[in-house]
Amino acid sequence: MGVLIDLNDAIVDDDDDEEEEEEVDGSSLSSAMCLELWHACAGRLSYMPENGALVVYIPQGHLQQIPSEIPIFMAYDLSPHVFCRVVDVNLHADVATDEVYVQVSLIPENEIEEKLKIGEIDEVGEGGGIESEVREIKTPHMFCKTLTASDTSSHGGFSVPRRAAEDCFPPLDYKQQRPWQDLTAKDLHGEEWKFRHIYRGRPRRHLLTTGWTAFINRKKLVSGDAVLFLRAGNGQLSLGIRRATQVRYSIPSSSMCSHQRSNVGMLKDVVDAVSTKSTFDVYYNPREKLSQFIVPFSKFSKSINNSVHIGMRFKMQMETKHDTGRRYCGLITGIGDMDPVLWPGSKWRSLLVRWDEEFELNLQNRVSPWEIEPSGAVYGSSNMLAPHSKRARICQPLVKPNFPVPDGTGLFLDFGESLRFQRVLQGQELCYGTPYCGVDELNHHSYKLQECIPGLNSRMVALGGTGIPPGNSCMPYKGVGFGECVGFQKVLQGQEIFPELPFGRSLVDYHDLGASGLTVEEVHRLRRENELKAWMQVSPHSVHAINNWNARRNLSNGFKVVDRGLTLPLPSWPCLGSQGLILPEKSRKLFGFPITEEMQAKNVDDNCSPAKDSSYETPRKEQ
Amino acid sequence: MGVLIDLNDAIVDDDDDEEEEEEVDGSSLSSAMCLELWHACAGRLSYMPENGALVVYIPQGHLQQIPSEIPIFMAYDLSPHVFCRVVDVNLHADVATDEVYVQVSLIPENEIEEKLKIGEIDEVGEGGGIESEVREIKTPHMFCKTLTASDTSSHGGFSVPRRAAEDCFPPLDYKQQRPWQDLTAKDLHGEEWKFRHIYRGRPRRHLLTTGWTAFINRKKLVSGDAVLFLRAGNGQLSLGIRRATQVRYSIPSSSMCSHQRSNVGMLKDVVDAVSTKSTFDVYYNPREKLSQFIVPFSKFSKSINNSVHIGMRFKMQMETKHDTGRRYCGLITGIGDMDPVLWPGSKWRSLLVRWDEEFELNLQNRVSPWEIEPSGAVYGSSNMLAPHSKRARICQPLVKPNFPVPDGTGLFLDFGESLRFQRVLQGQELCYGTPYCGVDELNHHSYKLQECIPGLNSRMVALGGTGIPPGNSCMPYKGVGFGECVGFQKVLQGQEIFPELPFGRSLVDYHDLGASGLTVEEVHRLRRENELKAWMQVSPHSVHAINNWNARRNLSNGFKVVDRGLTLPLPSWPCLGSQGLILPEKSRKLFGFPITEEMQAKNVDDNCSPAKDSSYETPRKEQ
DNA sequence: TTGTCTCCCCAGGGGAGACAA
DNA sequence: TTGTCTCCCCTGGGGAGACAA
Repeated sequence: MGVLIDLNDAIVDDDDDEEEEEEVDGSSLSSAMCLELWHACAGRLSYMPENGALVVYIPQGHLQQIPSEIPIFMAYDLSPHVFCRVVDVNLHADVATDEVYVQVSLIPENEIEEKLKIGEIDEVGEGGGIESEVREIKTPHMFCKTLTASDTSSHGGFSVPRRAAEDCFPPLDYKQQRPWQDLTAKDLHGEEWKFRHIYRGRPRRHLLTTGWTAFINRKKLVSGDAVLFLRAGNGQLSLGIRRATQVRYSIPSSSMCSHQRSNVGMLKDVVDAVSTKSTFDVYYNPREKLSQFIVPFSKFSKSINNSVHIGMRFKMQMETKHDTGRRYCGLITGIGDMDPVLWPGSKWRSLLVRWDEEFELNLQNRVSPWEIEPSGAVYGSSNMLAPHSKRARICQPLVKPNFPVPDGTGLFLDFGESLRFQRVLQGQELCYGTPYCGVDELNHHSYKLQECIPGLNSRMVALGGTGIPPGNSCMPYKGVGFGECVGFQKVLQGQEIFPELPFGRSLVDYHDLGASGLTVEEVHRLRRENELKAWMQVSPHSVHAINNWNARRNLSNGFKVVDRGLTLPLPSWPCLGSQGLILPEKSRKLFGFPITEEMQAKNVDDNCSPAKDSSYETPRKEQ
Repeated sequence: MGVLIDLNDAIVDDDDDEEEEEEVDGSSLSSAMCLELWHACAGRLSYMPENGALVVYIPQGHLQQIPSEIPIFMAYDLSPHVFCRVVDVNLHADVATDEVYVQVSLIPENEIEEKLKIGEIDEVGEGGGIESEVREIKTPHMFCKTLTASDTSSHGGFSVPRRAAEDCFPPLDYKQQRPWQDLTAKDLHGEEWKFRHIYRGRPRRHLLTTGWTAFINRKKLVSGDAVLFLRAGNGQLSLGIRRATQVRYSIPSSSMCSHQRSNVGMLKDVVDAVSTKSTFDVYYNPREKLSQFIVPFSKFSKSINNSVHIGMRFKMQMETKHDTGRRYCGLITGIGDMDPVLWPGSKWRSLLVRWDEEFELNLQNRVSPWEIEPSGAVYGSSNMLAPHSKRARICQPLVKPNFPVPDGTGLFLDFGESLRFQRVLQGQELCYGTPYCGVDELNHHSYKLQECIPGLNSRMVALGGTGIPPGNSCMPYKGVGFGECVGFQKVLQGQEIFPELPFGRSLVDYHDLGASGLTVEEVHRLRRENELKAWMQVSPHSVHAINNWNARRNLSNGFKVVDRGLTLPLPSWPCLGSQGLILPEKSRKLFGFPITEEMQAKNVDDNCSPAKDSSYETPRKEQ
C-alpha cells in the first residue's frame, strides 16, 4: 500500500540528481527527486522528525486524528507526553488519494521523564527535525497552482501560468503558429502522465490539453485542489497533488487508514510499547501543522521553560488557504487542560487563544504551547512589559476592563485590551478560578473523594471520544445554573468536560459497560443519561475543588491551568449526590509526573508575578 | 464484506414468501427469495452441508482452492480426512464480484475416526446435506441466459428469450405499437437495478434497453457470463450472475480471499482446531463441484465401502458449459494417491479417469471416489458383469487388449475396451504394480528405511505447493530410464511425485530451510536442485517397496491403490544413493488410520474378486 | 426465435478563439 | 495575464429496424 520512500536513503542521494535514474520498478524518477516531490506535496511547513531525534509524542493529539465511532472508555495509564527516540522515518503516499503521510517509528525513552523531573536534562537543543522550508530552496523549478473551475471543467484543459510554463517546461518553438509539445510527468507512485502542452489562444497562453482530463478524472481533482509540477535537474518532470479537503478518511481501504486501525487499538499499541520499551509506529499527515502530535523534544522543553500568561500576545506560523506560512498574531485568553478527564496535565492545545484577524476558515481556538512564539520574540514574562507597539495602539485601542481579572495565581492581572478582547474576557471572566479555597483543603477534598471508589487507582475509567466532548455544549451549564450567554458558550465550546466526569455509581457502570461490548448507539445513549446523572450529582464543593486544584497546579510550574470558572457566581445548588467528585490519581500529576516541592518553590517566583501593565506588539505583517 | 444469508433463518422463512418483506437495510427482498437467488446463482449442483451434519473435510482439496505463492513445507500431522460436525452454514455473496460462496463452521470429531477403525459406525446415512436440485423445483419463474456479444455490446441492450420474458416479467400490453414497461430487479446485495423492457423489432422480440449497459458495466460482465432473473411469488424480480471465469482471486480485497488468507495460515487453523477440538471456518465456492472438499460423511463412507477397480466404468454428474448437471461417463484407469508425499492415503482425487467424450474443456483426469457412481448404478464388482450396452457396442468397438492387465489385486483383469481405451492403457500399462514382493518384505523395507533419519516421526517435512507437483513432468521419468511416450506423459501428468520424496540429507536441509524463512525464488531453486538429487538417490528397490506397499494396501480394504508402475520394465539402475527411500509414518496409514487385520480379512473377499468379463453401460443422455 | 449489423441521432466532451476581469 | 464562455466538431453510445442464422 502506498509508495514508500526511505528518508535516509533519499537524503544520501540528494546530491547526485543526474545519476540516480534506475529504480526497482524501472521508474526513472530518482529517489531524490521523489523526495523533492514528496516534500513539495507535503507543503512548506511540514515537520519531519530526524532519525535518532528525541521527541515528545502526544497520544491525545494522535487520537484526534483518528476518526472513530468508538469513544475511548479506558484511559490507559499513559502519560500525556510520551518521550521517545525516533528510530525510523518513512515517507508514504496514499495509493488511492496521493495524500502524503509519514510513518515514524518511535521507541519510548522513559528515562527522559525521570531526568526531566530531577532537572538533569539541559541539552534541550537535541535533535529537532527538519522543517521543510530548508529544502524548498533547492527546488526552484517548481510551481503549484490551485485549480480553477475552468481547469477542472470537461471543456478544455489546464491553463498554465506563463512563468510556470517557462520555468518548468521545455521551451517551445514560438516561431510556429501554434507551438506544442508532449510532456510526460510522473506522480509520487511513479505513474507516468502525458499531456499536450500547447501555446495558443489570443492573447497567447500556455495550456495543457490532451491528457489533462484523464488526469483530473483519475485523481478525482476538483477546483480548489492544487497540482504542482516540478522539474528535476535532468529535465524530468514530476507532478503532485495537494487536495483542498483531506479525503484520507473517506476511503476505508486507504493505506494510512488501515495502518491506524482504531483509536483503541492505537492506544493499546502505545501502552504496550511504553511498558515493553519497544518501538511503535505512528502515521501522520505532515500537512496538518496544527495537529502536530510529535514534537521535537527541544521545542517541547523550551515551551515548558517559557512562561505563558493569560493576556499574552503571540505569533504563530500557519499555512492557510491564502498564505502559506505567514505568521498570525493572537492573544492567550485562557490556559487549561483541553481534556482534564482523560488527559489531565496535557499540554496538548492547552492554550485558549483569540486571533487578531477574523479568519473565514475556522481556526482552532486552542493551540499548544510549542506552536506559538511570544510576540517580540522575547520569551518569559518580561515580554509582558514591552512597550505598546504602534499598530496595537492604532488598531486596538486600550480599554481598561472595568472588572478585576484574576489570573489564576491568586493575584489580579490588570491589563488593557481591545474591545474585542474585552468581549472575550466578558465571556472568559468565569474562567479564572478564585483561590478562596486553600491548597490543603483541596488536597483533602480530592483525595478523600477518590476513596469513595474502592479499587480505583491509576488505571482510570473515563468517557470522551477523541477528547473533544460531544453533545450540546449548552445543556450541562444550564443545569449547573449559570445564565445563558451566547458569548460564553462560544468561547467555552469544547470545554464542558466537567459534567462528564465519572461519578460514583455511573463510573462503575461505565466500566462494566465498556467491557461488555455495547454498540455505539447504546454507548451514546448511556452517556447522555449519565451526563444528566453526573451533573445532578456534582456538588459545588467538588467543583471548587477542581478549580482550586487547577489553580494550585498553576502555581507549581508557571504553566497556568485555568478551567472554566464554575466558581463564580455560585448558584444555589441542590446537593443531590453525596458521593462527590472523583479525581483520578493521574489528574494529580502534571506532565505525567508528580509535582515536587522543589519545583513548586522554583517556579512560583519566576513566572507568577503579576503583570500590572501589559502591552502588545504589532502583529508583524510578513511578506 | 459481502452479503450474509443465514441459511437456517432463510429456510424457516421459506414458506411465507409474501410476508417476509422487511429487512434491516430496508430491502424488500425477502430472505427466502434471496436464498432462492443465491442457490440459483450457485447452480443446480451446489452442495450445501446441513447444520449438524457429519462431514469429511479434506484439507488437501481445500488447499488446492487457495492460490498461493508459498509452497507448503510442513505437512502438519493432519489426517487427509478430517471428520467434522457442521456447526454453522452461512451463505455469502462477494461484494466486488457477486460471486456466491459458503462459509461453513466445522468442529472436528476425532472420535468418528476411532469409531470407524473399530467398525462402530454403521449409521452412514447420517446428515448428508442438501443438493440444491431439490430447491430448483420451487422456483419455476426463473431463467438464466448466457450473454451474447450483442448482449454485452455498447450498442443496444439485452435480448430476452421470449419464453423467459413471458414467464418472468409482467405481461405487456401487446395492443400498443411498441409495448414497454420499466422493471426493477434486486441483486444479491439488495441493490436495485432498473431496466426498460420493450417488445419491438421486426420480428418482434423482448429487449431490455435503458439501464442494461449500466448493469453490464458495473458488474463488469462479458459475453459468456450468464445472468439470471427470478420472479418471486409476490412478483418481485431479482437477478444474479454466474460468471464464466471465476474472478474470485483476481481481486485481493474480495471478501472470500480475505477470509482464506494464506495456505499456511489455513492449515494452521485446521491443525489448531483439531487439536483443541474447536470450530474452524471454511469458505468455498459451491459452483466448483469438482473441488468439493467437504463431503457428507455418508457419501464418503459409502465410497470407502464400495470397491473401485481399474477399468471400471462410472458415471459422474457435472456442470459444464453445455450441460448443467448431465452425467458424463468414463473409465477408471488408475488408482493412487494424488500426493503421496504430503497426503499419503488421501482419497482426494485418487482416481485417475478417462472420459468417454473429448471435452473441449479440460476436464480433470482425476476424481474422488465419492464423486462417481459405478455405471449401472449397481455398486460393487458385480457391476463389471453387466451386459454390454447398445451404445457401447456401436460407438466403442470392443477390442481385446493384446496384453494382460494386472488389476492391482494380484490377479489379471481380462477385459475389452475401445481403441481409445487401449491407447490409454498402453500408456497406463506401467501403472499396475506386480505383487512380486511380499508383504513382509515391504514392511521391513519401509520401516527400516524410516529409521535412517533419527527424530523423524509423524510430523513430516515435505515439499509441494497445492499438491500438484510443479516442474517439467517428463524430466524425472527420463531419469528413471523409461522410454519417452507422449501419451504416457499426458496420462501421468500430475503424478510424478516420487522424485520429490525427501531423501536423506535433503530432507533435513528442507526442514531447516523451511524454518529459516526463505524467499519463494530460493525455495523453487532448492526444490529443483533437490528434485535432481532425489532421483539420483532413488534406488529401484525402494521404488519396488512403495509400489508393493501400495499393492498391499489395495488388498486391505478393496480400495485399490496403484501407483505409477515404476516396477516394469526394470531399467538398469545405477544405485547412487545408499540411504534409500523414506516412508513417513503417515504413509503407512490408509485414510488416516492403520489397517487392522479384521478389516483386511473382511474386505478382501468382498471386493477383490477378479472380473473376467467387463461390460459398459451406455452413457445415459440426460435431458 | 434471436444474434448481429447498420443506421440514425444526440449528448457530451475536447479543443479552439472571443472576451473580459 | 488568465479565467470563463461559447462555438464547433467529432466521437461514442443508446436505440431502432434490417437481415439472416
